[in-house]
Amino acid sequence: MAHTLDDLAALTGVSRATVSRVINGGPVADETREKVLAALEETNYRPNVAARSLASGRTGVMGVVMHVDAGLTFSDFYFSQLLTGISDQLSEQSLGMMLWLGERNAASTVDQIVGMRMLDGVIVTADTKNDPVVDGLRAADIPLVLVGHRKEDSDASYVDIDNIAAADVATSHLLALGRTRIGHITGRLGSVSADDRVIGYQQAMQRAGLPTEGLLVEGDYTPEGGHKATQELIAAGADAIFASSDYTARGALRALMEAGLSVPDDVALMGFDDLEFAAELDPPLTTIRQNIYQIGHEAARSLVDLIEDPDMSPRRILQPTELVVRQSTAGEIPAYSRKGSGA
Amino acid sequence: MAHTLDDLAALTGVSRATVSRVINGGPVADETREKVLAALEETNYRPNVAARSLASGRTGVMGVVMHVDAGLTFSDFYFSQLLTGISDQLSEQSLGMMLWLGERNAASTVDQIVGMRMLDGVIVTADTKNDPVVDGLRAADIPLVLVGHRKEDSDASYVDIDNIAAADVATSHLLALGRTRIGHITGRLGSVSADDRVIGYQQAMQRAGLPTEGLLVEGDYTPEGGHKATQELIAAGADAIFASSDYTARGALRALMEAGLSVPDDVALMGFDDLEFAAELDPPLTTIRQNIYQIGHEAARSLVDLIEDPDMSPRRILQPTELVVRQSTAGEIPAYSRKGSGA
DNA sequence: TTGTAAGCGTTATCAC
DNA sequence: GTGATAACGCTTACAA
Repeated sequence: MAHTLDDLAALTGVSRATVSRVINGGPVADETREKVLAALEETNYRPNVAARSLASGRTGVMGVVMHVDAGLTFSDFYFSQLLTGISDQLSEQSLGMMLWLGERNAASTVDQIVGMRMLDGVIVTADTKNDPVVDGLRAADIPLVLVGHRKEDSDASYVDIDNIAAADVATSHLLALGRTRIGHITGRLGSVSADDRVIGYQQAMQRAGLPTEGLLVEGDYTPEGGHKATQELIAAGADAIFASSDYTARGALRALMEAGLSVPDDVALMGFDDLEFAAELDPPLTTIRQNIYQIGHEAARSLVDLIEDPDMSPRRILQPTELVVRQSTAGEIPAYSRKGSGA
Repeated sequence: MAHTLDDLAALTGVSRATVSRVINGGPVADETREKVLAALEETNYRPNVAARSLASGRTGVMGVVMHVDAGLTFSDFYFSQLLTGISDQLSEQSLGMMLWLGERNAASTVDQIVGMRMLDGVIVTADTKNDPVVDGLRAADIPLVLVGHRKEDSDASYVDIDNIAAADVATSHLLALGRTRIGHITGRLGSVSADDRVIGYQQAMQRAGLPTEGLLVEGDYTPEGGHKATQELIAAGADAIFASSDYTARGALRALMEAGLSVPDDVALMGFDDLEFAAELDPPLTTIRQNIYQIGHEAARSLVDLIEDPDMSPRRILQPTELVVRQSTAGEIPAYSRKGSGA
């Protein structure tokens, strides 16, 4: 089972170095290569990662660090989608993946990750401002790709969406429907995505010459937060609500129902993410779709490229977002156009 | 930054072996130990995992293999809870964790995991019958703890719940309320948990001398499956429904509402898991609570113990489950007893 | 094209 | 208690 290079060498009658060359693609005679390949296949040989790492400095294992705020349902979804995207891409190249979750002691997290030298590169979520883990990782000299990015990360490699533009599109959609008292329920304060969506919302409102006083309410990406914020917005006389996530919108919808308001007739409502349940709400929820899976996919690809060419200039990718119009803003929609068009 | 044992030896004036002894707890003079410890601290030394692994055969990294059926919302929750439980426990002992997700090519999964010899042990979910990954891992000689277990795994180390007993408790609860036409919506066919819950349901019904013909309907752990199955159960004249998961119950609730049936007056409804939203449904959902986080926690603990003592006899843990009675079966409940009692 | 041999950074087995 | 020294399994010059 646990064959070594020496076993294979003995078996095939060549030297250990030659076997290694066959595996790693060095110059080998065709005949020799074939013979070795056959033995490799037959013995089901797998290189010992530790030994390889010691000798070459490469392990074939990537790290993924995610700050999941425990209890945030939002994270559950984002987390699993992102991870699947990363994992699919890595396993396609038979690369391993090591995972860190949660908000652990920042110093020791970075220490562990960088210190054990077991990782060829790291993907880390960078949405929280003043994040010591991201700072520490960036300071350490290890190939790194961010998912999301803070202002200070604009010189790093990252995969993100344009939150400002997306929020502008969302708000503009509500404006185009003739709404004027458009409220915005923000995401978790201190997160880049939440703050940027506020900026996008404000810039659209400003362009339309509309005030936002009393229409900007803090949320936290949860239905409960959305419920509470919506009660404030109802009192403020909102005729439309742009919620910073579909989860938030779900809570908002409940609050609107309880207040006896009709959606979208009295208040138009939209969310962000296009989570699974968005289309199944009553009424179906207009939202901004972002492809989280794809973000993970791209992040993994970038990381691999970065490792192969460490001198590569930073790669900054903005994944597209898409307005998906459903009945919660547009009212009845003919069946043939009920879904947003594909990206 | 990247100090080696030799650096430290030179720095402190002792031999490399002594530094290693300080780190790993060998016999060292107090004075020497202190001196070395100080240098260790100052240089922020971290051992090279690959080198350590090569020399000792230990890496301090555990593998976690999860078969997440893509698209199953059920999995998202189960998955993240379980993972957090495992991860918390491991990181407490400063052990690393490597993750495999999804249904990849079974042979290559096992090959990779076992072949690269980078893992001290593995935790794998064993709920699907005829699972080649679990079979392969069990056949490979690596410390292994299962989460869930199939019949053939009764000689392995595992952490599970007693699905039969839990389903019996659930069904008995409905029986105690005087219901006689109790339907059961199963989980995904071919999964141990789903099948065992069917057994528990049937044994309770049989004990009560009640028939189950037409009352056992296949589901898949999704709300949609629950919705569809419920329509069948309504047609079959069910006066109570035990759904195999809270997600399923959510779909069932919708179907009951649509049929103009009142819950619990016309049909009593209960789920399984006690997911976050269960208490927030209207009416709040009676369910069987299982502590998935704790299951992960225990699995990690067992694995560590197993690695420390490979001759340990298999450890089989059944985590308790708990009936949580809410209005969906019991109707109005005085506020002071609205929640199930703690375990 | 192939083989020899020198590391990579630890742990562990000896002596002293 | 401590220090040499031989593994561990691989990659990679350097020679042949």
